[in-house]
Amino acid sequence: MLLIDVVRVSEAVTRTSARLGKVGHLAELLGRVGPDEAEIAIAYLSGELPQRQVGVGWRTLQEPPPPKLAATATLTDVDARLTRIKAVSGPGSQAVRKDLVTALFAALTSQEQSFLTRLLAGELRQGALDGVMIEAVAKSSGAPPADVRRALTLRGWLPAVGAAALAGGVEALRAFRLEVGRPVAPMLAGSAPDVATALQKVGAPAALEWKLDGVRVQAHRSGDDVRVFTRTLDDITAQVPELAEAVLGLPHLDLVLDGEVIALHDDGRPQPFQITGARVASKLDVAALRETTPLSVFFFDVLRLDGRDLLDLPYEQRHEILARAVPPALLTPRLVTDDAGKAQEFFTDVVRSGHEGLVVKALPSPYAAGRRGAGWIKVKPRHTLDLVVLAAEWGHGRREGKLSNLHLGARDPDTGGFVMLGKTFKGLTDQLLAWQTERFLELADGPTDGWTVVVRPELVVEIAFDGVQRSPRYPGGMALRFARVLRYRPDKRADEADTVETVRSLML
DNA sequence: TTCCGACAGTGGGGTCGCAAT
DNA sequence: ATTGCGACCCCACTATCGGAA
Repeated sequence: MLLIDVVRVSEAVTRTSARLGKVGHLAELLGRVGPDEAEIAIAYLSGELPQRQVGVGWRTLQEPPPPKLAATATLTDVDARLTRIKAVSGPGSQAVRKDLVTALFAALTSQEQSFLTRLLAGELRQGALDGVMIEAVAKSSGAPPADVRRALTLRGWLPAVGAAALAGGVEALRAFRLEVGRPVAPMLAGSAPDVATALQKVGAPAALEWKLDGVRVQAHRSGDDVRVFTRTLDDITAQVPELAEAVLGLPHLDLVLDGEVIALHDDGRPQPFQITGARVASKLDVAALRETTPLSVFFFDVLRLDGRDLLDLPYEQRHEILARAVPPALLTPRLVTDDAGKAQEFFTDVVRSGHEGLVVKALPSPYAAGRRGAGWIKVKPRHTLDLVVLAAEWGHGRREGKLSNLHLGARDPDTGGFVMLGKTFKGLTDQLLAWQTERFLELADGPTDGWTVVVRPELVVEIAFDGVQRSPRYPGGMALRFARVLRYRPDKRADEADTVETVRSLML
């Protein structure tokens, strides 16, 4: 199959707003792709690469060579070239990679170049990713969507699942099994503003578990072999030896556990996420790092034990099995209750102990991986500040032509100026985007690089955020974590905004 | 007919490893 | 030694579609 066939379908998908219409376009293409190219087509049309990543990003794709006029590239050819690009390494590799990318793009039409650029940059923007492709695979193969989804949970990679479905239908999908050593798509949590709302969503009684601000891990053990995977299914076994040792210390030779690793202080309080994140990301000198920054692990679920797959069991039963298989010190602190008061008290406790919040879990829910379903709901405390808009950046995609990303500042009473604490584009409705675009252009002040519009610091905006972290980037040495807009405060002047001192007092 | 769950899109701060400067 | 780049940890929120109620 030619790349242009895929590109044309992608363009049709982009033009179609209805999801069923998108599914129709995708399914039609899946109906005519050959078995040897099915995986590539499914990957490309769901925003993935068969290679997962190839070391080529947005920057490398600037200034493409002149396009060809005739589309001749096949999926197999493009895929083989990307495999070669991924394999390049060592001194001189950047130039070699750039040359290979240039040669690849020189063989493409401008339509194909545009598609591949967006695909490599991870910004397909056709309004269809995994969720829509699951439906398309189902439609084209004749298998129920639930079977496709189920196989994806177990296999963790839609192109492989889709290709199997197209070749072997529902039988092939039902042949997928949890395989120890190969990661399962992790179950994700929705969110709620408070514990009472979360309890209402999942039903009482419910389990409340501490939400630790670390890195999600899925640990697989087969005999003496342990593998550890992240939420995106990357293998981090080598970075977390403490975890492998903990799992090898358990009396079960065959198991799959779900949990969180986190760096703690000696008193058990959590280190800032930056510390845990840096520790887990470090591959060099892990032996020295584990002395200075040891990791602790806490499990909250079990997906397999001694030859038995447990995903379909109710959470309550899985947890009973977990609690028998794992010593209490390795279990995530937890409370089962139907009492809203006790639940609230548990939330207060976990926050006071320095942790992130709670995950509220429905007792009957199976391990429905990969969906932010209603089974698990996270609850975190929320801080707010009144900050001043210092500048705004032009948006992309559906925010094209709108000033979107806000630069936020706190008041500095010493200088009479403002100290930037980060940016946010979150929480804005279309109406608010339109209003602020107009307003900022009135307030525009100073030179613009065509990207950022600096404004007179007059507008006060109420910002919600999860915490204040150390920043090497911003002048105050601190930045807001997960900042989002709640509302503008027309009733407040800039000289009534919160101060850097107030922000600093929150950084602990 | 209205409601609500699932999905895609829009980007945020921080850190690491590697190659280039 | 520092910088640029790609990748990947953590993530919140809104708009939209279409099935459920």
